[in-house]
This record gives sequence, C-alpha cells and structure tokens, in this order.
Amino acid sequence: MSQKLATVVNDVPGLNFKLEDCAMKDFDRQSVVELLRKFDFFSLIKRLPGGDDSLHHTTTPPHHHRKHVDFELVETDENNVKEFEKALSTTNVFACKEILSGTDILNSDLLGLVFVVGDKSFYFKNPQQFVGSVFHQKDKTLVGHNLKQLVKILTHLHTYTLTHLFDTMIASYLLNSSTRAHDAKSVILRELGQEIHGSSDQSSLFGANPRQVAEELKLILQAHETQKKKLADLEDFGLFEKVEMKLIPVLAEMELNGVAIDSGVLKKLSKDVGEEINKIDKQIQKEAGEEFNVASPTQLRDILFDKLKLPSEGVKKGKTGYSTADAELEKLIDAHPIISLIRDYRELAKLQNTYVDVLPTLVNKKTGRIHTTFNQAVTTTGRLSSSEPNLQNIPIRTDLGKEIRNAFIAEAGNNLIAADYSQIELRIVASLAKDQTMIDVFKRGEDIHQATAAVINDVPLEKVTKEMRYAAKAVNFGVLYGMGSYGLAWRTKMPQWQAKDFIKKYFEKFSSVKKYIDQTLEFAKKEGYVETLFGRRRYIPELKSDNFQLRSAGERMAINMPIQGTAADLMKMAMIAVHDQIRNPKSEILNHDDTKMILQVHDELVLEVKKGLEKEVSKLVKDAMENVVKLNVPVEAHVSVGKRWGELK
DNA sequence: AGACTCACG
DNA sequence: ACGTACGTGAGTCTC
Repeated sequence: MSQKLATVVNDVPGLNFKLEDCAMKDFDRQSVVELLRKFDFFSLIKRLPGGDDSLHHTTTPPHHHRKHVDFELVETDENNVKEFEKALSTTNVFACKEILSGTDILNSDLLGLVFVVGDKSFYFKNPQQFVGSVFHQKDKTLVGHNLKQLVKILTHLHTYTLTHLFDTMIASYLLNSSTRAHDAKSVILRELGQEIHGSSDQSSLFGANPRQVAEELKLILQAHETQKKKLADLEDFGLFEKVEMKLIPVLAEMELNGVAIDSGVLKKLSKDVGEEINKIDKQIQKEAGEEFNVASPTQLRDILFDKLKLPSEGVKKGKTGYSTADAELEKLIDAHPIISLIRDYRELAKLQNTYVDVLPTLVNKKTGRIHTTFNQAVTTTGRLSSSEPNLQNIPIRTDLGKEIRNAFIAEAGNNLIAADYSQIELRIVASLAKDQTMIDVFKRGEDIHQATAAVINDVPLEKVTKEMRYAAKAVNFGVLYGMGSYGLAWRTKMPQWQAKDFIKKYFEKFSSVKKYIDQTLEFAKKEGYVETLFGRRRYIPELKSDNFQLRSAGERMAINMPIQGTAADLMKMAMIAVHDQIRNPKSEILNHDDTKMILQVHDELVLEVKKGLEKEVSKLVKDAMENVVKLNVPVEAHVSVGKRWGELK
C-alpha cells in the first residue's frame, strides 16, 4: 500500500483502496487529529477515517463569477473612501496591489494602493493614513499575486494583516510545482485563458500605471476563484490555507529583519585570500609553462589534456569535452602537481568571488543588515529557496568557509540561536515506511549511520568500524536520493558488485523501506505524481518517458520528493508555530521586538535574541520544531547559542 | 543564453 | 541496455 501516511491527511480519489484499509489503523490517529487541530486543518480532520464532520465549519464565500466588466478607477478623496468602504462591506473578498517608488522595499516609498472590490477598482494615493483597518478584518480574504510584497510594506508601516490571505502565485505553485511559470501573466493565461500584455511579473513597478495594475488585479481576483476550486478538488486547501498562507507574514518579517554582518572580518579575509589566490595562480602558470586563465574550463582543459597530456581515461565528458570538475581532478591528483594547485585556487576563488567580496556590498544602508528574499514558489519539493543574496548556501565545510560564516553575527546586546533538525529526512523515511528496525534505532537514540552499519553487518554497535559507518552513511543517503548500485559505487568508489551487495543487504534488513520505495514508485507511475505526508504534490511526467535516462531520473525524483517535501512541510509548520509564539508570547519576559527569526536553511532555523532571553527562546523553538508534528519516530532538534553563526553547532 | 562549476541542505 | 543520487542560486567564461 503506497503513500500510506499521505492518505492520513489526503484521501486520494481514484485509488484502489480505501482509507480504512490503509496502515492508518496502526497509526496513532489521535495524535494526527491533535496535530491537525493545532494547525486548524478542519477540512482535513473530517477526512480521517471515522472523522467527524462537525469539526468542519468553514464558510464558503459566494462565487463571484464575472464576465468582463468595465471598471472605473477611482482616486483618493473623502467621498471615494466612503464608496470604497461601502463596496467592501458587501463582500468578503477583495484584491490589493501596491505601487512603490522602486523595487527595493526597504528603500522605496509606498506611492499608492490599488484595490479591486467586486466590479469596482480604487486607487488610493499615499494611503498610509487610512488603510490600516482594511487589512484588519478577520472575516475577509485579501487576494493578490505575491502578497509577501504587500505584507512587507504593511508590516513596515506597522500594519499587520489580519485578513485571510489568498496568494495566486502560491496557489499556482501548489497546483503544479513542476513549472516555474507562476508570474501573474502566466497564472492569468492558465486560469482564464486570457493573454495580457506588458510585463506583469514585477511586484512593484516604478511609476506603474494604476489603471493597468487594476486591470491585472481584476483578472487575478478572477483567477483566484478557479484556483480555489482546483485546490479544493485536490483536497489541498489545508496545506494552502494553514501552511503556505500563514507562512507569508513569517517570511515577510524575516526578510525585513535581515542579518547582521561583520564586514571587518570579510575585508581582512579578502586581502589575505586575494594574496593567496595570486600566489597560487603564479605557481599554476609556472607549472603549465604558459599563461592562461585558470577560471576558464576550456583553457584549463586544453592545458591539462593537450599540453600536459594528463591521462584522460575515466574522466567524465561533457558537451564540450573533458570535464575539469573537482571530482575529475581528484582522479588526477597523483598525475601532476598542478592539479592540487588548481583545486586550491578553485576553492579560494569561489569563496572570494561569491561571498567574501560580495556580502559587504549587500549591506543595506538603512538597516545595516543583509536582506535576502525567501522564495516560496520555486522548488519542486516544497522547500524554500533564497536569493539576492542566497543565504542558504553560506560556506561551512572548509576552514575558510567557517571563517566566512563567522562574519554572520548578532548585533551588540544580542545573541544568535540556531536550531537544526537531526537526521530529519531519515526519520521521515522510517516513519513513512513504518520500518520497525529503523524506528527502533531512532527510538533508542543511536547514531543512525553507525546503527545502520551494525544492522547490515550483523555486529554490535561497538564493533562498527569507520569504514563500515562510512559505507552505511552512503547507503542511507542513497535511499533518500533513489540510488542505484552504479550511483552508489561511483559515490563511494567501491566496486559495483560491492555496492550491489550492500544495497541488497540493506533492503533485507530494512525491508519495509524497500517496500515503501516500491509502493511509492508504483503509485507514481500509475497516478503520475507523488505527494508528501501533508498532500503536497509533484507531478512527474518523466516517469512515462521512453528515454531510459529521463525515466530513471523521474523515478529518483519520485522517491526523493515525498521525503524532502515532508521535511519542508514540517519546517514550515514549525516556523509558523515559532513565529506565533514570538508574536503572542505566553511568557512575560518575551517582548515583541526582542526576538527575531532571521534565517531558514532547510533543516535549520536561526534567530537573533536580546541577551538574557536565550534560554526561553531556545526552549520555545526546540519544542515547536520537535512537536509540531507527531511522527512514528521521535523528532529531535539541536539548539545552540552564540555571537557568530560559525560558532554554533 | 547556455555551459560549467561549486556553495549549501 | 542504460548510467555517475535529490533539491537549489550564483559567478565566470564562451559564443
């Protein structure tokens, strides 16, 4: 039976089994109900086996099914405010879009707001003074495309949105995460079949024409109606409403909060690293016997394989020729002293160009901090991504990397708190697969890789060697990624027969994991999609490909997505829970502005807190992360406190 | 614009 | 018979 746990909260129509037949029986139903109730998943609770319909008491707003209607754009004056309020009082859905003086929210002014209410459009210039109450109506739904921008503006003005949110960009993403076309134009075309002109993906256009914004917003309001039906048909409205929409204000605040940087550390680092790079570069030219650009893969390839005639056997080939990627250079490490120099050069140049020299230039003049964007409609699995700058790939693995991470600091009088999930994806595998052997390992609190090695090799924990643990770790990762024996062999450099043997033994011992993977694939091929424990879907058309490579890739995606995606769901719910408690503290000592969530790196949350609050906040965050969802295994989060990000572990 | 490489989970 | 694991964003070179 595939997708067992997924069906706990997501009854999939068309499957050849009923909820009651599922492994749900032996799952702790009560805890699921509690979890759902905590998140107000009323629409999901009723769908549990034996669910109680009386819990379901959401109200369905009336449909506004409109043909194209001419609209009037009304500008701000006293009479029109009255007319606006009157229009608003007759409906529980309205749309809004901001018009800013620039694209960077922190450095621009709010020029105006465009509203669409029913058939009417309104444009208010300089609306700062009066609009607050509009967004405080708890019985209304605010519709918009990329609402985080508007929420940020409002938050900045200390106007918090208390309305329900319906973001058509994120609805589009939830309906099909496999495409990246979630801009307003694409959504309107997809939902309404209507072509609109002009670039509409910009959230805030300098000097945007309010009339044009209103036209688009009207279509967005229509698109939300069709999306709403689709989400309901997908039985995915809980995920949308209770997770994604609730996350918007959380991300908005995180982006506004930003993170402090010790630019002095980076400036010093830049000088030292720059000198080192020059030194290594000179040595490389000397070894090569001629001058060339080490940063050019083409030139480097010619030097290595034509001029120096290094053995190219077994070196991966790309479209343009032999690869010079690090894994390939590693094979040549003993062939020539230039290889090691190139690898050193690469490491330093990468970190210098991507982080050391860039981060100080990104410090916002007004806040003195770095502000990223957390993208909520990008990844195919449900994870967030971070860009401009990407703060989810700050170095940590090398010494220089740790020094860079140490440039991320808490402001004077504050400390950082980092909380990270321990082995969350493997715990999710154990839980989804209901693999008792793996569940027991986690229940006993053992080192999962060591314990896996012990199980595979049939030896006690203390007899597990380094090599055994390393191999077991590789196989554990392989499970998450849908490995084959070729992939595992390549990764671990073990002979293929041995990799095959390892996998065979692994699946003999963790037979429910094997069963789970097979069932997931079976389901995916039949239905064309996979889903997380909470019903987040990913369609995978590659599964039907005639091309072996494409199809195999599809199968690996199908195995990985429910795991990575469920972890993403968990983290999002934890963030909402943490945010809620920070904003509505039960404890007296927690003050609104003294605790800030600032970063999320997939399985890690970073907060900045006023000194003295570390203990309280640590506990709060750890509790939220560990208890937001009850799995079949314990969920563990580790918390640490310090002045610098690089110090936390 | 696309290829390549590499930073992170 | 096939091929070098999943998910991202960004800098650089080349055309």
